[in-house]
Amino acid sequence: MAKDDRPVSAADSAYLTLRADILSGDLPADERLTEMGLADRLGLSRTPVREAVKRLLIEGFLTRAPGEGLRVTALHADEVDQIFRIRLMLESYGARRAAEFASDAEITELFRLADAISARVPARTEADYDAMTEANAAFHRTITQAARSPRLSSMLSLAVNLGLVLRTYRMYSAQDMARQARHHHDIAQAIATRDPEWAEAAMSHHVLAAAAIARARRTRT
Amino acid sequence: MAKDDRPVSAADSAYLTLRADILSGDLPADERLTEMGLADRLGLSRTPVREAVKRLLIEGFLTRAPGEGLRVTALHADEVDQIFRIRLMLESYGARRAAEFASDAEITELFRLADAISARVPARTEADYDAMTEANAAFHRTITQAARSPRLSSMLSLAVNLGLVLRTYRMYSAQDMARQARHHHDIAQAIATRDPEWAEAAMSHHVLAAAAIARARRTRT
DNA sequence: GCATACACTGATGTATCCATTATGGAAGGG
DNA sequence: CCCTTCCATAATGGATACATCAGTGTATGC
Repeated sequence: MAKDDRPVSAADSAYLTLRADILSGDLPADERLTEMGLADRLGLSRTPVREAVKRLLIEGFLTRAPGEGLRVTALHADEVDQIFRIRLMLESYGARRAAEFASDAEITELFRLADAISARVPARTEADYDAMTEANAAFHRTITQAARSPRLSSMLSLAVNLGLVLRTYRMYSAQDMARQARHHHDIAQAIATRDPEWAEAAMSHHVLAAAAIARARRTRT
Repeated sequence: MAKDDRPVSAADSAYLTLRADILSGDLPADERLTEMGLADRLGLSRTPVREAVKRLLIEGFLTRAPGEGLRVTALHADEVDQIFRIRLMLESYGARRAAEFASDAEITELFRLADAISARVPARTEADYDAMTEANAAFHRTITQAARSPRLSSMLSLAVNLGLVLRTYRMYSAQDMARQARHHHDIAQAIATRDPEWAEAAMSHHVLAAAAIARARRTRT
């Protein structure tokens, strides 16, 4: 799949569509799914759908249990905490490594993206939200790449994908948005200074704040 | 696939066989592979092989680059360190959670497995090595399960699979084996005591020691 | 009336076929 | 002599057809 998530194959598009449908709640967690049904829904044959389903199973978005069939995984509160905890560990470590290995071009890019995010705060239009989400993803992706560890990258993308449920800025208050946006500048600065400790701490701080927002939202509802 | 890694489908067996061939060096890293070629080699059609290859690509055992074709991923020294580092984070956290959530049955099982491993030290026969490897895998798997986080489990199994290259006890000296075996008792004790800090530290210690052995082997050769 | 066995239905797993794309080589022109 | 372009071939992605397995329901026998 292309790095920018533009689907280039039917299997990719099936994967992205299904994931989006799961995250949006379009595919409810209590529904029993079949590969054939999904293939019909997407207008594809079973082959690419099977690939997508397999990947979603590996990533934990779907569950296949004997006697239960194929279902969307129900995310319990504790699981959400676990996902953030894992993301915390991996992403903080990634920031630490980025401070050691980032190229000048990557650092420039980080500042540019941090600015792009801040420019949209507070978001008002759909376009604002989309731009923020996109720039935010690019920011974190750039750091991960700068960490120079393919394994870390793939593990992180897994963890982050899982956390997608919670990463929509639409749930953020203006205050939350402003704070998270500021963090990006801090992180970029820490990496630019080549200070691994600082970068790690800044990223920890950032992720934990996001986790707190998610938790608050959960307990509120 | 069955939890005990017994293949129940052709796709599973293709996955396990290919992974074993990669780890054993039977499929060298500089060779150019094709799905058809692998299918012939395994006596299967392309379909299950395709699934296996896709999974191995996701897990990082294989690489598919434009202009390069399909190849076994070459593990560089630094990458090995990265894998251990990731495993360190995840597995230590798993041990911490296990200390909080393990059932009495699981704790009993941990002690049993720790004994089973120690009983084979120092390993002399192939059967000894196999039994140790199996018991060791079961030990870590039990802890992961006790951590009560499906996400952590799946991420860890990925990291551990990647580390498989280095986990063969055949490379361990008698001294190394004895030390690693003792660690298992320590870890089990820490979890039984319900002390998360201790469990985490014990596991960190254990993984770092394993990493050191792997590193020593690398620099020696 | 209950239990067991058999059959039917539907879902997943596997194989083969077809289409599209990419790659390597050869030939021709600059 | 090297570079470029086009063609042939092979590899991958997608579709469909087929087999196998599991689950469920019904019927029959005890």
